[in-house]
Amino acid sequence: MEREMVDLCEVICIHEESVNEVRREMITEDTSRSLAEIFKTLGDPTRVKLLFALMKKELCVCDLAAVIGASESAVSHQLRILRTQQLVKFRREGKMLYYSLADKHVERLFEQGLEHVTE
Amino acid sequence: MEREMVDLCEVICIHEESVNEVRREMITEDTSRSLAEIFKTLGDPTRVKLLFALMKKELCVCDLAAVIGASESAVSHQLRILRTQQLVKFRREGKMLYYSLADKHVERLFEQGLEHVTE
DNA sequence: TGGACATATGAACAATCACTCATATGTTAA
DNA sequence: TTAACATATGAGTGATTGTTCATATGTCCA
Repeated sequence: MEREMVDLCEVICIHEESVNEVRREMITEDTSRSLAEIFKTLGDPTRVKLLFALMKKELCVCDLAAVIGASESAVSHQLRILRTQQLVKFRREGKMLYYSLADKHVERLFEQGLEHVTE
Repeated sequence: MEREMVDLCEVICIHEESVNEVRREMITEDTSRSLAEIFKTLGDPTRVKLLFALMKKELCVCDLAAVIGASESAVSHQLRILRTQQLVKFRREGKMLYYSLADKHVERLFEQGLEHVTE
């Protein structure tokens, strides 16, 4: 099926060598999906603000809501997404959950992202 | 209005000092939006594949469509988004447009992203 | 145990998205 | 100029998203 497609397009405009060359080194379907998922998770202002706040300090849900100016429910929903992507972790202390960054990757991603934004 | 909110929540659960401390160093609304926008742009498998392909080689729309297995129209639409975000550039050669990465930021972002994915 | 509180979760809904299909634009060659 | 082609763009559509509101869970304290 893939072969047919190449052959079909080839007669029109494809540079076969280039296409095959790039195809050989191409990212897998799974990897591109995982990568996109991480970036999509970072692709929302609320989550960006949450992560940025957590870069400074471990905070509970209520604090996070106050810092970024969103409802606690909205924050909780977004934290769930960040947890699912392993971007944040938390520890319980009494009734409260203290959230923090799971690792240093987010900070580096933000640095790179900001470099692009402020270019 | 913000003061009221702090005061209101404070009586319940806020750690005032932490909140104020983090707030003082907080990212601006504009920056968080721009940052989110870049990440959102990277947050789609089709665009990830397009950018990954362009990391290897300059390619025309038709080649890109063949490499990632999408319609030329879909590719064109996604390239427009990448162009808007200044992630790719292009040059015309006859009827064809050759696309390439606008800078090296994307590669570094992908590296960081992959580190997180394959952790 | 029961009530208060911090947080989580589910349903619902408006907004946004990525695709397809049809059509438009811009370039080359006859 | 006209035909052919590479690409771009607009409208339409089903799917996904982020929020709110209502309710559930889990912990502490009286």
